[in-house]
Amino acid sequence: MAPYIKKCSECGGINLIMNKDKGEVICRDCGLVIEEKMIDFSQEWREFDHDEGDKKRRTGSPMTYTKFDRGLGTDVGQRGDVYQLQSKERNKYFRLRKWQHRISTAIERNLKLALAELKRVASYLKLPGSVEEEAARVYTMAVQRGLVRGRSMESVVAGALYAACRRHEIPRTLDELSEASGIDKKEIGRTYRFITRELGIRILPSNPIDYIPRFASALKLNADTQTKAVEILEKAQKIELTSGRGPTGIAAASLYVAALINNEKRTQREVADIAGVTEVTIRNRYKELLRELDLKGEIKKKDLED
DNA sequence: AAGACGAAAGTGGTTGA
DNA sequence: TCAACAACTTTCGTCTT
Repeated sequence: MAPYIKKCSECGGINLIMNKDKGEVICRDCGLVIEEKMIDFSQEWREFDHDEGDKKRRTGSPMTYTKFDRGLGTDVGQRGDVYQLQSKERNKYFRLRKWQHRISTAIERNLKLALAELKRVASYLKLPGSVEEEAARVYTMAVQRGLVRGRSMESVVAGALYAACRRHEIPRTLDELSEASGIDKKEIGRTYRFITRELGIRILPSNPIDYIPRFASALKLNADTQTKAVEILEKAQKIELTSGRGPTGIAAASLYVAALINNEKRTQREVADIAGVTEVTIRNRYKELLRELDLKGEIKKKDLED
């Protein structure tokens, strides 16, 4: 694979780090999240000589859950070949095609629609292909188990995507999913919990640190601040300050503190809006952080330097 | 005037009897 | 199934810059 060389659009730095798992490319100098999409890690198709060809060649396109038949479908006589046949034979083909259309079961048709919707939402949120794939897998399983009955297709799609994001440790908030899919936040949460329970999908509680790069970038905070925020978070986690609290609130508070320490002050309102929590929550978390981690000194120190 | 702070009441979800 | 409970939100008044 060619080395990844690109300049940061914000500061022109070339010190970029790529996080494949999260599908993010981050500028080390200014903290900007430059790309939030993933490279296609599917197959290597090229062959350079006969031996390699034998080793690499496989049949068909990669199997994928993002196509309703996992990319393995066969269609009857789609091509022009049909027209070379005698009229009798031709009719036979037309009938076959008609039947094929008819026997696409309700499940398949539902899947087709749902996966189109899934693709739409995933691309709106700029989610990497791996997450989309995972979500499609979850959705397919849900359909097979009849879990969609009584729920709207869209909400199950959103729930599946939410679960997939969590599993890949690139959490999106329920608010973001809600905005992208047009489904009520509560509804997504409900179906999410329902399908993960029914399918026995184990989801680790989301880690506040996973939110930091995105929030920091949205707030245009530099990399130092971002690093500082992660540092604070790690300390906070050591003394169990984070358990039981909403991860977004904690992430937001540590970013707020980190920004204060680095003289990059953002208002509580700004941070709160990005993180999708209220100022009050930030204040509460922030107070706890100051009390438990004696960061007061650090803030004071910075103030004195001015 | 805007931002930060804190109190009080309300909401939705979890838990344990 | 219901009540207690913790986390979070909304709202609003007060203080600070």
